[in-house]
Formats: sequence, C-alpha cells, structure tokens
Amino acid sequence: MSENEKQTEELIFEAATEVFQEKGYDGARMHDIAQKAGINKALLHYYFRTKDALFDAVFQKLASMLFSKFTPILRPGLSLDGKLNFFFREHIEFLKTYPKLAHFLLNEINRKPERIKRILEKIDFDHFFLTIAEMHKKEIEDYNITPEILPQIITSIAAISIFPFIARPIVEVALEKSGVSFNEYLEKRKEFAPDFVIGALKSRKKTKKSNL
Amino acid sequence: MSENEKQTEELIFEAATEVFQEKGYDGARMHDIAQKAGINKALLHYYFRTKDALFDAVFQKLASMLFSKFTPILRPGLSLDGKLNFFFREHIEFLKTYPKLAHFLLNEINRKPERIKRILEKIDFDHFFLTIAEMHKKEIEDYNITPEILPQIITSIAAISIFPFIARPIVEVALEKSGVSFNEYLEKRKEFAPDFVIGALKSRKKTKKSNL
DNA sequence: GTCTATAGAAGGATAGAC
DNA sequence: GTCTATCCTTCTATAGAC
Repeated sequence: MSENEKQTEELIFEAATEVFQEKGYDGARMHDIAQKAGINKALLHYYFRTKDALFDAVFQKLASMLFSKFTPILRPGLSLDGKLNFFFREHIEFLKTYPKLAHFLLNEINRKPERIKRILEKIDFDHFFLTIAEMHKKEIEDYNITPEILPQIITSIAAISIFPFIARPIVEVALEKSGVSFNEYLEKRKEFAPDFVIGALKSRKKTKKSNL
Repeated sequence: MSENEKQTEELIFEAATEVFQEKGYDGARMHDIAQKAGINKALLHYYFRTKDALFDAVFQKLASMLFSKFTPILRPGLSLDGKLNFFFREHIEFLKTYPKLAHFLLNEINRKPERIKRILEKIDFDHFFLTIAEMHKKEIEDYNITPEILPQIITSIAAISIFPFIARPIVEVALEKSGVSFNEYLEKRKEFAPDFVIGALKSRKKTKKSNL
C-alpha cells in the first residue's frame, strides 16, 4: 500500500465519481473512467474487481455526502425560522457545488430501490424527527402540524430545494425569457424558499383558528 | 397498412413505452421490448429502424402527454385558489396513473438536454404565462409577484407535485414509521399542496404591507 | 409481415509480460 | 503496480427464408 497506490486508487475513484454522475450506471463505460483517470481498463479491475463494485463504492460515498447535509439542522439555539433559512442556504449551496449529485442519486435509487435501505439504515430518522419535534413543540402546536401532515411538509421542503437541480434544463428554458441566469435564480431561491415555507406554515395557524 | 400491421406497431410501441420508462434508454434492451410485445427482435427493426428511432417516438409521445396536462389550467372562470386546487388534484392523479413518467422524462432530458428544446417548442410558454398574468392581475399585485419571483413560485408548484414520484422509494421509507401508505400520502397531498401554496402566497401580502 | 440465423460492434473482465 | 493483448458475452442490426 504505497503512496503511489493510494494515489491511483484515489484517481480512479474520482474519475468514476464523475463518469457515474454524468452517465449513470447503465450509461457509464469502464473505458471512459480509465481514460479520465489517465490509466487503462485493466487497472480498474485490479483496484475494484468489477464495475458493480466500483459503482457501489461511489454510490455509497455520494449518498452519505448528501444525507449528512441534513443533520447540522439539529444544532440547538435556532428558531424554526432560522433553521429553515439555514437549511435552504446550505443545501442549495451544497447542490450548486455538486450539480449532478441529486439527479444521480434519485436515478440510481429508482433503478434499485433496495439500495436505499442500506443507506437509510445509517440515518436515524426517528431520532432526527423526535429531536426536531422536541425542539419546536410550540410551533408544531401553533401551526397544527399533525403526524399526518409532517411528511407533507418535509417532502415539500426537500422538493423545493432539490427540484431545480433535477429539472435544470427545463428551468433554464423557462428562465431564458426573463433573462435570469440559473445561478441568479438559485441565489434568489436561498431566501425565497424559507420565506415561502414559513408563510405557508404561518397560514395554517389562521386556518386552524378560523375552524374553531 | 393492414389492421394487423397497425396492431403490431401499436403492440411494439406499448411494450417499448413500458420498458423505456422502467429502464431508461441505456438500460433498455431491444430483446426485452420484443419479448414483452410477444414478437422477436427483427420485427422491431422492421417497424422502427433503430433503437434510437423507437425511443424518440416513445419519448415524444410521453413528453407531450405530460406537458399537455398543464394547459387545462387556462380555463377561465376559476379563481387562483380554484386553479391551484384543480391543478394539484389533476396533476397528482395523472402522475399516479403513470408513476414512472416524470422520472423517466427528467432523466432523459438530463441525459440529452437538447431534446427538451424540440418538446418545449411545441408549447407556447409566453402565451401560457401571459394568459395567467392577464387572468389574475389582482392577485399578482396583491401578492407582490414580480417577474423575478414568478419562476420561483412556478418551479415550487411543479416541485411539490412531481417530487414525491421521483423520490418515491425515499418517501416510502419515511412514511413507514407513521404507517401511512404512499397512496394515502398522495391523496392527502391533493388538498395539502394547494393550501400550502396559497398560504405561502397570502403571507407575501402581509410581508409587503409591513414593508411599507 | 414475421421468423431464424448471424453478422458486427462494444463492453466487461482476465491472462500474462514487464 | 501497470501495461498490452485478448477472451467472452451481450447487444444492435441485418440477411434471407417463408
């Protein structure tokens, strides 16, 4: 396990990360990965026995990268408002750095849904939700956030953050008319998104009261 | 062009539609399509010269199916509130009928972004937006919906409707804990989503006023 | 129009030299 | 550890009989 070996393995892994994100498992070619890494195909198999094994390594790494981005939200001392602002800012910025990541992961998860379990096992959803709930008892009551409605809200938040990156080519066409660049759109979104969600939540308060 | 030929072509097209949606272009096999259609590979090439040609036909069809679902919203006589309720109900119901459609289209659009242009050409976005704007001048002013913010809102609406179908395996894992089925979640979403969006929009009104 | 057989190319994987 | 050469399977596509 020399310095050099470490370097080559790293090189292959990075090349594979790019190619798999770009083309997906089915579209990726071992040849392309080798070329991008500046070595030849045989070496790929020397370090990672098969295409599957190489892919698994990449997928595992990228998945934990994305999901780990959700945990810092648990930091105490932030209001719900503050948490949402923090989340959208960080999450959108993160996805800007890895623009193909979300699409790649969702795609591969759909191709092999079993895969998701291995990943999600690592993440303690229960603990995550309970901590959030504990921290924001007041808002949950005020905004009438029932256990039934909670998944609706959470998936909406994720959707608002992630969707632009998955539908980027369409969004870009839509933006063309108004002369706004995709990047400007994203920067704007960092503040639009939390305001949008908070507005939606606050309106539940009124709706609830008017029901009584 | 006998009855029979028409039938076979139709048969192939339907089989291809299923397989391409399931596996994507790269993952789809002509062999599988032939088998599903109950014929053999040679016939595929007799009707549709190449895999590419067959794929294009399927893609074109599916894309216009999805996008055409947006236009009935232009029907006059509905309030903005009514439009949003109508849209989410119809759109989610439509995606329930074709659960792999959105994922398939977004995936292939990302693989070949040029493709989107051929499709979007057919759709007169300008006319669409202008008609909406004309119909709801009052709300646009009341809610302070600037040209800059409009794409933010529209992409959020699309995101809330489409995302669950793209991220279905993840959503299902998240729902497991609460014992809610994906279908129940979707039914609930038909009313949650428009309320959520309308709440968010209405809150812009207040924010604006408090800024003055 | 439909089939069987097969060509021809591409891609994953291994053998073996250095 | 890295390379060249090559095997073997898979897949698209075509030829040709019926």
